[in-house]
Amino acid sequence: MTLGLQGDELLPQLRDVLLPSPTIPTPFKVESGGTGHPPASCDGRRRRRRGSKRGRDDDNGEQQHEEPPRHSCKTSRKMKQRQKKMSSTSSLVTSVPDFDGYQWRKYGQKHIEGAMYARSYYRCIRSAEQGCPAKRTVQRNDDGGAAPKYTVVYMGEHTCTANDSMEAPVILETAVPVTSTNNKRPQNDNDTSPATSAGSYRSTTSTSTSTVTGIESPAAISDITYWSSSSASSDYVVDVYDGCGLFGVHDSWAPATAAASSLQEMEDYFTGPIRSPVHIAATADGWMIDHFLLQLAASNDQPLFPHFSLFS
DNA sequence: CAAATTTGACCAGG
DNA sequence: CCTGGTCAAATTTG
Repeated sequence: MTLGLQGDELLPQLRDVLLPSPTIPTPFKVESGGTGHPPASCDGRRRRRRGSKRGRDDDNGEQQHEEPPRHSCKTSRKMKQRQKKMSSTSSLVTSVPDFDGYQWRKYGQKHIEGAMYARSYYRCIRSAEQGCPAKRTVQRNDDGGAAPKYTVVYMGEHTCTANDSMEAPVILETAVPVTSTNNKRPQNDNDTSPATSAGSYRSTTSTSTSTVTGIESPAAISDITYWSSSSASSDYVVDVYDGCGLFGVHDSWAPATAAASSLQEMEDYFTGPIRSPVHIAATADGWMIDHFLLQLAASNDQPLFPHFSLFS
């Protein structure tokens, strides 16, 4: 309601701040469009005969037999042309991989060699209709801590147009402390895939993480606070980015390759007593907000924030 | 019932 | 050959 309005116009900018926009100049990769848009897909791909999964294990001795030829059309091998290097990539470490304002569809999961948890592969939910090349991978870090961290790698830029009003993420301002006791990890910790993201109303396993610890740095938050609660301005991005991009060695946040110490600091900041408003992204329809508030209300007996009211 | 996820197969690069 | 990334049928979820 009162929140969605500004959020709409701030959306693009907001995204830039909250997530590692692919447009950010990053140290790695550069390549001119390079891969551009490889041939969408060659339907001549392999024709797997099972592709099943759970509940279908009776199927034994599959490789014993003469497996059907791996590639039916050997001539079209190169058509595959996997786009390894996307036009841009960026990564960050966050405890809330879902809150990035975009909608993703999981298309695969893979156990990575030295990693303890599997890596999940997502692509923009509109990659099909609009051919949006944006992708991301989410992998839970190997920290046994109470607050699981995820390394999120974004690849490619979003070329899609999110015309759905419901997808506009909004930053909320709250003044509620998030104590470490209440700060439980998102549902099942052995699950490595945070499933769908923010805008997804589907949110299968109620993935809407209970953690509110954001990925924003205190500094960034301040900035966000400013323009999110007041009328929009166009300078904020500059302030936050300051030309360094989110991954610069700024005093702000240093995701990905950041030193463990800073991450720890961030963690403490968010799990400790509140010192400044915490912001969370939410969809315009407010489901996330709802969730968030409910949790806080349930765990704390603190007065609810005066800054906004509950939807529904 | 449609949409999203699961999960092993497939495949290309190193 | 090994490993990571993608595909797509089956299955789950709302």
